[in-house]
Parts: sequence; C-alpha cells; structure tokens
Amino acid sequence: MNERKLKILVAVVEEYVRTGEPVGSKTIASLPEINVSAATVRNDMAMLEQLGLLEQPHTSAGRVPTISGYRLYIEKLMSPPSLPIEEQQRLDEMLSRSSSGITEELLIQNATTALAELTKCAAVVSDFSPKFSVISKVEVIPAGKRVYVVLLITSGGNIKNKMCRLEFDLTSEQLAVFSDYLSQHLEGVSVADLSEEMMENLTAAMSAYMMTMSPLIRGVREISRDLRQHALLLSGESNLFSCKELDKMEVVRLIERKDELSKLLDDSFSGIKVLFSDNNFVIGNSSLIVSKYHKGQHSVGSLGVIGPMRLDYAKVIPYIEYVSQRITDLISETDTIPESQSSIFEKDKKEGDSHE
Amino acid sequence: MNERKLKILVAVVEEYVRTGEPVGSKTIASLPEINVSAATVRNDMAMLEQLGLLEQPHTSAGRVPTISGYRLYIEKLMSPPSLPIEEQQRLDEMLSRSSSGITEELLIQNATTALAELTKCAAVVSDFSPKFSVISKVEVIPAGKRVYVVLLITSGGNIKNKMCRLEFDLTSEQLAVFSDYLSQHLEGVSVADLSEEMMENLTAAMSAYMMTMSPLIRGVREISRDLRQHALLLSGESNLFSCKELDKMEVVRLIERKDELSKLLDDSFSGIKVLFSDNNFVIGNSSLIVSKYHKGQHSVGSLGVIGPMRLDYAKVIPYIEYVSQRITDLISETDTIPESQSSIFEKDKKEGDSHE
DNA sequence: ATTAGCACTCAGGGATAAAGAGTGCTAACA
DNA sequence: TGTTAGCACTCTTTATCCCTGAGTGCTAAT
Repeated sequence: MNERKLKILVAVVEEYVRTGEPVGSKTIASLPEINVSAATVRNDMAMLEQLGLLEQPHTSAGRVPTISGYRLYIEKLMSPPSLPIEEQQRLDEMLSRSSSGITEELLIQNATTALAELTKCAAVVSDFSPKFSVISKVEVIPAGKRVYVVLLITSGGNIKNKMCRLEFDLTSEQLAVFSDYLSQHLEGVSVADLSEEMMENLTAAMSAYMMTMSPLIRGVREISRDLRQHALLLSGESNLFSCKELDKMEVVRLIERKDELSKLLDDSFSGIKVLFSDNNFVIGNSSLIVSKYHKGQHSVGSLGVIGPMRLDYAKVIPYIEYVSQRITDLISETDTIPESQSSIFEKDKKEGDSHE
Repeated sequence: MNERKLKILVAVVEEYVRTGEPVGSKTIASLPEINVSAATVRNDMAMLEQLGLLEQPHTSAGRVPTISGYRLYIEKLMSPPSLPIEEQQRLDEMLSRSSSGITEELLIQNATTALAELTKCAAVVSDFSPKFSVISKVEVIPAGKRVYVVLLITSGGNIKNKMCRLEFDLTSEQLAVFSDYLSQHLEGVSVADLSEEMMENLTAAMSAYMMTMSPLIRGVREISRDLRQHALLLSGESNLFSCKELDKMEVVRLIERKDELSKLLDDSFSGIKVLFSDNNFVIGNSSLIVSKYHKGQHSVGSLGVIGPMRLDYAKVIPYIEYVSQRITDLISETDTIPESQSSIFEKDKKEGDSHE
C-alpha cells in the first residue's frame, strides 16, 4: 500500500464530497498534488477498488468511496481536525445565547440548533444529565380550590411541575406533613437514585391520607419518571430534505421515531464515533457522528450530527468535538451540589464579555 | 345552471377525491346517480369548465375540480356534515386522555393529536386562551445559593416558571417583600391585562433592592410575556409527507416557520373557514380548514387541519366542527375565576364514565 | 335536448440511436 | 520496473421517434 495510493484515496474522497459526482482518473490527475498521469491513477484506483476502498456505481463511471474508504479517510488520512478561533467564538456565543440566565437545559438546546445551523445537517442530542443531578427542592403549592402543584427542582436547573386536582382540599396540617416528607426524603437525593421503591415508601407513609392525596402522589411519581428518562433533541431535520442522496421517506421515518436513535447515542464509547448505514444506522447513505459529553467523571449525554455519508468530515468533526468539549467544561463546573451552581452563569458571562 | 350539472360537479369532486386521478366523462356516466350518456356529461363538463369550476391538466385528460369548484362544493353542494355518535365518543375519549388530571393545555394538545390521527392530515391549534385566564398564584422559591425560581400559575392550568440566578442572596425580608408584592399585584389579574406598565411599577416598587433583584424582575417580565403570546401547536406533520400532491420542500418550510400560520389562524372569522393555496396559503395544492373555539363570549383560539386540496371535506369538516364545539363546551365551564376550575375535571370524569 | 360516432390531441411508455465519460488493457518508453 | 499514451470497449444519459390509450370536441342523427 503505497503513499501515492493513499493520496489518491484522499483526493477521491475530497473531490467526491465537494462535487457529489463519481470522480474519474482524469480529474484526479489534474490536481496539483498528483504528479502522475491519468493512466497511473487508473491503475492505482483499480487497486484501491480491489481493496474495497473505492467502488464504481457502474462500469463506465468514476469512483466513489466505500464505507471502508470513508473510515480509513476519517481515521488515518484526513488532515487532523481543528476549529479556527473565530468559529470557536461564534459557537461560544451561540451556546450561551439566552434571554435570561443559562441553564443546562438551554445549553443543550442551543447546542443542537447551533450544530444544525453550522453543519447544515440535522443535529441530535441525547441528554441524560438530569439523572446525575440532585433534587434540590420539592414544593407542594396550593393553586386554587382542590388544585395543587407539585414542583421539583434539580441542581442542574431542571424544573418540573405537575398540576394535581384533588377530591378534597388538604388541611394545612396534611399539606405540611406531605410537604415535609417530600423535602426530607427527596431533597439531596440524586435523580438516578429515585426508585419505585421510594415511591412505594411515600405511598406507605401517606397511607393515612390516601384518599385525598393519591393524585399528588401520582404527580410526584410521574415527575420522577420524567426526570429519569433522558431527553432526545433533534433539530435541523429539514436540512436532511435538501440532501438529494437521502431518501425522503426514510428521513420522515427517522423524524417520527426519534427514539430509535437513543440506542445508538447511548451506547458507551469514548471520543468521536462515526456510524454509517452499513449495519447500525437507519437511513441509507447517511452517517451519524457523535461524541459524548461529560459532567465530572460521568458521561452524561451524547451529541452529534446526522448527515449524508458524503459529508465534509474534516469540517464537521471539529464542530462536534468542540461543542462536546465546551459543554463538558460548562456543566462540569456545576457541581452536583446545588450550592455552586451559579458558576455556569458566571463563567459564561465572563467569556461572553471577553469576546466582545 | 341546471340541476344535473351540479350533480356532475359533485360526482367529479367526489370521484377525484376518492381516486386522485382526473375523472373522465365515461366514469361519471357509469355512476348510478347519473342517467345520461357520456356525451351529455361531456357537454356539461365543458360548460362547468367554462364557468371555472373544473379544469383539465391537459387536453386529453379527465377533469379536476378547480379551487372555485371545491368552494362551491363545500359551501353549497356536499351533503351536510355530521359526525356519527361512535366517532363523537371516540373523540371525547381522545380529548380527555391524560395520565393525571386534565388541564386546558393538555386538552388543546390532545385535540391536535386526535385531529391529526383521525384525519391523517397535519393538525394545528393556535391557542390564546391563557390571555383570558387569570393569574391564580405567584411564588418565588429559593432553589439553591443565589438561585430562585419564579412560578406563576393561571386559572386555566398553565404553569410557567423561570430560574433566576442572582448576584447576591436575598434576605428573608427581601424575599417576603418581593413575594408579597407579586401576590398582591398579580394574583387575580387577567393575563390579558398584564402590561408593561405593571412591570414598570414592579421595577419601581423594588427599586430599593434593584441590584439584587433585577434578574428576578426580568424573570417575571419574561413569564408574563410568554403567557400573553399564544401557543401554536402543530402535529401530524408527517402525514403531509405521505401526500404525493404536496411538495416536500414546501412542507418543510411550513414546519420550520410555523409562526407564519398564526396570521391565518388568528384572523377573526366565525364558523368554519376553508383556505386554499390561491392567495392566502403557504403550500401549493393544499387547503387549511379552521374553526374558532370559544370560552364564554371570547373567541380564544382556532384549530384546524392542513391537508391536500384533494381532501374528503365531508368527512374532515365534521371532525373539526365537533372538536371545536367540544373544546368550547369544556373550557367555557371553567370560569375565569380559579375557584371553580375543577369543573373541567369533573365534567370530564362523568362523561368519561358514561362512555364505558 | 340527447346520443352515437368519429377525428383529433396529448401523456406515457418502450425502443432505438447517438453522445460522452471513464475504464482496462496493451504496447512503448525511461 | 514503474509510468505513460493510445485505443477499443462498456455503460449511462439524453434525445427522438413511434405507438397506444384515454379522453375530448364536434357533427349529424334521433
């Protein structure tokens, strides 16, 4: 496997990514970095085809990279990914964009839209960071006759609420008992540790007031379920429709069944992972590039991009790397202890200032 | 304009809706309700074409209804819409479906998904009912060091919250003052009456603590803005992709810019309104059918369906009429005074039981 | 007023042919 | 031995032609 052949592979990949047309020997030979004739290129390409790195859509067409071709290119050949500082700043600004203070939730959301916009692909984020945060506050608030709101706040800045309608009004004593129980038993507990068992205990503890309270308990149970299941955000889906190599129907299917993505995103892995449509992925001719982000030691989510297989990886991968790194930085400063949680905001403010 | 011609127009519309193919004179003549020969039908169809009610995609094809053709059919000719009781019950059940108690918000949401599912179109609801409800509760909840949550609950069951990060912690006195002020000045106020002026007053009243409190005040201001702007729900978008007569790109554009729908939906009108792509609407070959729903005297939202122009109006319109009527009934029972707000729930429960 | 008959029009679907792009192979060359 | 020029060959793409069938409009007869 010689030097020149690899150079030709790189040229084919990049040319194909650029034009979308199968690329022929003549085109390659005319590139400045290739100093041999078309015939030689042809010989080498035939070789690369035998190795399964290139293929021809039909006999008399140029070559197109195969999945293995892309893999080799991405892993070994392409110029090492890096993101120019201006782009970094632009991204920073997009990430921290928000009307009021930034929360983790908002951060994640900004990340999806930013990735989608910059890469012109669909961006996806699977966030299970709430699982790793701690319940910092539980409140039960009367909100009208026989109406109560259960409110639960986590250290990560998630706020969940549920309105519950009761058959009878609670006495202030009942309210206090319930409220206290929740505070004592839930506050400080990690969301990951919320268990059905705790809910059973709650039910048992309140058994005396069961008649009146069951909607409230159901509310708490639902909220805790909501918290434990991770959010899956998808954005920029429409970019996929402008992609002629992707099947529209398959794209629709993907959008309808986002949840199928979860499996792929939640796999444990490290660094950047690139999936192709070969065995794993839903849409033909597409690729999924994901990276985990972390909070302290834990990997708490993955984020990435779905696009056509014919994608400018050298450009897209740095974006993903940078965003995942940046999110890791930002949310890791927030300890899981609520006390220090304003640090995201402060960090963010400082950085924001320095950019202007 | 004779009787028979209208009958032929009806037949063309219904046949075209059924098959999607331009319909010819022979097909029409063979229908049991038409007792004349194909030649006669041809003459009549030529007439109808001159009147602008039918048109031919090309010279040697059958006829297709024009927009005016559809209009006439819908307004004057089609069999008067009505919904069989089983369907009514099915809809009732879909509307009241919820894990815990039903709120107006949930009701609206159920309405969109139900309409989308039953009509196999995209369903859209523009809800500005929050504007017509009353703020029933405002709370400021400490949620960690220098972190507070502003919580606002309306009589309609909307709950909004915002997390605010402060530069300093509030003293319990400051918290009490702020909290009391909000309760006294906002609770009982109709959302429609929330004004920038009130926010200015709030700012003025808190001027002593401005340094610390400004994020909180900003939070309140944002929440009140959120409440006043209506929600636009879209559901079943994917149904539009399966529609071969609609352009996928246009559908994508619609989904990306939902807000453009607002203008169309928020126009004041009464009864059922059917818009076609002629002058008003975004997508080619599509139609938008909407109806207002009310809360007491006020019209508080519109709901409807977006589908291909080739749509079984006689089937879809009754769904929309029924849903808008039903929603009107359900939310009108809820007075704008929080005291009586559980009535939706009770009504709902009763009805739910009687169906089973 | 209705109908049967007929000539006419036009989209859709092969079939065929020419054009163009790219290959593989062979033979010549450094 | 690696590289190159030349050439025949393959195969897609595009255009063209032709045929078929569906449906029409018109005319003349009922």
